[in-house]
Amino acid sequence: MDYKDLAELIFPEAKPVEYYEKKYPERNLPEGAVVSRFAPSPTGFVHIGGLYQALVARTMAKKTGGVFFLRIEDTDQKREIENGVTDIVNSLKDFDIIPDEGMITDTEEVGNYGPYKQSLRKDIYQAYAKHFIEMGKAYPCFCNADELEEMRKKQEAAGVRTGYYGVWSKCRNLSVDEMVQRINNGEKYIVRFKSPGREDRKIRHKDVIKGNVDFPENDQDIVIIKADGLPTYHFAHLVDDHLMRTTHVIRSDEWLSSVPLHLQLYNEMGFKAPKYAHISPIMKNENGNKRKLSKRKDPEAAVAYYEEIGVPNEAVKEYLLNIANSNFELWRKQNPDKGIEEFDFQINKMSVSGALFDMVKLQDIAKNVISKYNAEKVYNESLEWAKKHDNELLEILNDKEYSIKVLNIERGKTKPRRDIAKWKDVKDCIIYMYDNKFFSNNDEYDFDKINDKDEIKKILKLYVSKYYDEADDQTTWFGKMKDLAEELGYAREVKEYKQEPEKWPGHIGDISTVIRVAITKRRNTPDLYEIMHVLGRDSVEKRIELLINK
RNA sequence: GGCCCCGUGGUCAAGCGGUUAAGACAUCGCCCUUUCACGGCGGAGACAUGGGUUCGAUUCCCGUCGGGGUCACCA
Repeated sequence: MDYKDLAELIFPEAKPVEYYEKKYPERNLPEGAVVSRFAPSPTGFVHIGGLYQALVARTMAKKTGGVFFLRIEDTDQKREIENGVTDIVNSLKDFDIIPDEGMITDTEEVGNYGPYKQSLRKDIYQAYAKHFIEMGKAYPCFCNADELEEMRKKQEAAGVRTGYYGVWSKCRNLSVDEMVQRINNGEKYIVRFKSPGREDRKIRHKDVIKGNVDFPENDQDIVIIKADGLPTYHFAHLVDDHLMRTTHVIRSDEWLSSVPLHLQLYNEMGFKAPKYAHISPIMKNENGNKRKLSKRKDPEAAVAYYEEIGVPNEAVKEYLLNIANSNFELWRKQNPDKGIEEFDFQINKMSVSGALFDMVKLQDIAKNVISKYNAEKVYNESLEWAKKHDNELLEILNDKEYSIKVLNIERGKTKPRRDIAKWKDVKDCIIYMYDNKFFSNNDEYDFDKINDKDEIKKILKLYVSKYYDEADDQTTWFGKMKDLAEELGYAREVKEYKQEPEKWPGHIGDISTVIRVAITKRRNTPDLYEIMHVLGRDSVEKRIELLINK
């Protein structure tokens, strides 16, 4: 009996690896083309860090004329969730990250290098595992969980490294005959890689992002095929990224320490290893400590969260790009109207350490993004958001023509208004512009300096009776506000007032504040003149009279 | 604990042997013919630490401290 017989006994059905090598040939792509992928578990949940990786991978492939594909890593069947794949596909699509190949729903896929779902690739993994066994580089291991646990305890007690390696790898030195016999006896087993590594030797890995990293060689006989016949991540990565002809494995930082193992696996199988780019995670500050954004604790970890609060996807992408390549910000300033795909992204310029997630910065970027939209677009986006998340907003947006006028206040100019960071903010920004809401809400009038009721009434009465004329242009209107102030004994100019404050009870600004609050119930609003015009004469007069008669 | 990575203002970050140590967000003040926003000007605010190497270290080396990752039949 030799390894070939052993392999045959374990995987009698497996095809020769040559079959797969031929079926999935080298890709015919231009020099330097990057083949990258996003490879999540089918949980349906897309983490902001996952989106970040996908964005980088997609960008690199596009930029080099390569291929970006979506592979589903479902070898751990405990993680499976219904419609998980479709949810992931849709989340990515929201951000315009559309794979060239791979899964497009839970059951469908496109591309010639599939299946793109690992659970459907069992035969392929087994063929390569068989090949490994034939070469004497993998073997069946009969140790059960209890034995492994006991071994670990001994190792801990002895103060040595834990794991299945060297003298601790009991099954690696079993004779082929014994292995065959135990299998024939019906003993349970899994398949392990027979590592040729030695811990006292170093290897150097050149990471695309992290640069040179030195490690001890891997000497662990890791499991490659589990009891359920499916591969572990490490083995699936080896087989899949080889067969799918991946050139760049762009993945999360947490895999960095597996690189020695992965390189060894590629080497022993005789495959050319891909390039690795390990992306630092996006962190959060908690009590002065950094930690990864957590799916359970941090709502902002979920990509879906940004849709819920209505941050435009564009803004999220810009923020991420900004973290990835800090020169993006400068480029954006110089090229305010270009699409982000025109930015010359450099993967090797990515930061080596993890950035703290900054919601304030994200919102600043979102404000910029939204300030460039015209009123029509703001209207449409808000409407779409309101349909899903806010009935009251939906109700007020029902009057489209009027709403667009409202949203157009101080918009579309060279210095557009920049006050909306997310669609969730829209309602609060505009609701007072709607009479039915204005007259029914219970907001208090919060006057500022002038808060004497009689004085307020006096100001308002004089304004409507003598100065308010809807037909006035802005200059005339403003002139009249000054006249009003003067007639009431207030300073015409703020400057004048500041020079001799004791001379007047207040100034033009105080008067206009009264009118502003009367009309909007707010102290801070966009340009009052524009507001009054959008509101129209009837509404303005009604609002003022309401106070006069109070 | 072993192994690996990282450490420039509150945050994201340029700089990589000689710089007044950029810029953005946040913050504060002033100005911008009424508020807010926008815009302009200005302020405050940083090279974790101790040793080397060097004429000279934020930049190079070592230690310390701090932070992060990883050590599964999970990915």
